[in-house]
Amino acid sequence: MFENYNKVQQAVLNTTLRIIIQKELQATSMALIAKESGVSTGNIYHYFKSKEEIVNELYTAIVTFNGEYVSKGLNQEGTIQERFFGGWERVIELSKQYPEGFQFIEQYSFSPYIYEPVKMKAYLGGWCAPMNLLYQEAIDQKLFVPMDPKLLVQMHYGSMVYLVKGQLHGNFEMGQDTIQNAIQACWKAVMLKQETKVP
Amino acid sequence: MFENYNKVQQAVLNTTLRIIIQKELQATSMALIAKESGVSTGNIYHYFKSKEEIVNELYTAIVTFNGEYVSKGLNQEGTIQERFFGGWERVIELSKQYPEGFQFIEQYSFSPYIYEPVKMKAYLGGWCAPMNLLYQEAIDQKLFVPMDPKLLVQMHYGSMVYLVKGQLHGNFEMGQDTIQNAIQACWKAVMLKQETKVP
DNA sequence: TAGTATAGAATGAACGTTCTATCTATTGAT
DNA sequence: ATCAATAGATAGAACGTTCATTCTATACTA
Repeated sequence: MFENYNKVQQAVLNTTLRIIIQKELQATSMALIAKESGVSTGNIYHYFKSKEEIVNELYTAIVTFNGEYVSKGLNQEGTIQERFFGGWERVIELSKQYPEGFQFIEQYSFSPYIYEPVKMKAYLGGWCAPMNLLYQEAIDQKLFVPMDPKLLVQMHYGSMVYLVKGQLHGNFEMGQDTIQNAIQACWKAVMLKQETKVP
Repeated sequence: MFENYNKVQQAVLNTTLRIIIQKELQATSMALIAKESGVSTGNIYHYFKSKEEIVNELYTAIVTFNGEYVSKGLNQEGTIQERFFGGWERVIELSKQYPEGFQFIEQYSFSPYIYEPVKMKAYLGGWCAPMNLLYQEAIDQKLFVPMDPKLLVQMHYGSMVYLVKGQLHGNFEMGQDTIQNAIQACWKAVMLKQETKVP
């Protein structure tokens, strides 16, 4: 997940992520990060300017990673429907493969602790933009209802996030077919005319 | 919002909510709460056992309030479709009327800082249960797709939350007709057969 | 022999909480 | 009606701890 960083930085970032998810930012002290990562506080400050910088770096790294991960499902060749399903499947897959990163972004994307420019850059560099384009394309082809694509993508992303949240909390199980049905429901929500069966 | 509390408690709860939204839990110190609420630290501890208790009390109070607010839209007489629209309209209305409370619950419902029993009680006492019942009813009547109603409600709630988030962040505007279209999309997503125009 | 990497103690500020003192309101006996 | 007496409400200083960060010393590497 943090391939662009050296060993020490990776240890710090991984540990910080784990502690923040387990115990809240509020309870994530430098001393604890040092102890659990096996890197002394002095050395942490050799590689990071401050605690804030660690958390913001973490945010940037995860968003970038997530963006690349989801885009692999989105940018494949195929019909709009195939790319639609491919994209959202990757979002779910991401949340299962990297639940801590997923949760972290979800929890802190609206936190004042993350610098505004970092959030801005994350939004533009992530997978939202390509997904918006796909929706726009579908709208142009009179396949989707004529609404703001940003709004539709946002709604569907919310559905996915809350599906994952519900599952993480043990409210329900989520097998492969449930996921397909869920994405299918999203597809139906925005389709203009009813036809085309799911693949 | 905090009618069941005395003046001092109300001042503390309101102030705490505002600061947490503005500056993060992490930066919400007792000294700051005292200063901004006009209640001395000594007196705060006369009414609350600890900082954790304040935040958890805040959580409980807001969830209860939200539950009652949304239920007013849900429990009215009418067809399933009318109650469906009525319920989700209230969710959006709530988020516009009390954005701080809405954001707070949204941000901290998965935080380890909120005690597990508090979250549990909140889930049962809120509006999720009645909404689940409505969906179950619709499924029984072969009006909705035969999926777990908890899952469907969770998805739709996610859509609403992210609509609100997108709007709060200024990604798009959300007029009355946009809201109707959004809820309509949710309705279409789970409907079994295509008919019945929106009211 | 530089220069970088690492460790851990030291530092001063800020934190949550407690302590002590003062103020206010209520009670009940005269 | 007046005045002690008592209990609760309020304020703010004090306390001990923990925090993020810095400093200093030592180890490693080239």
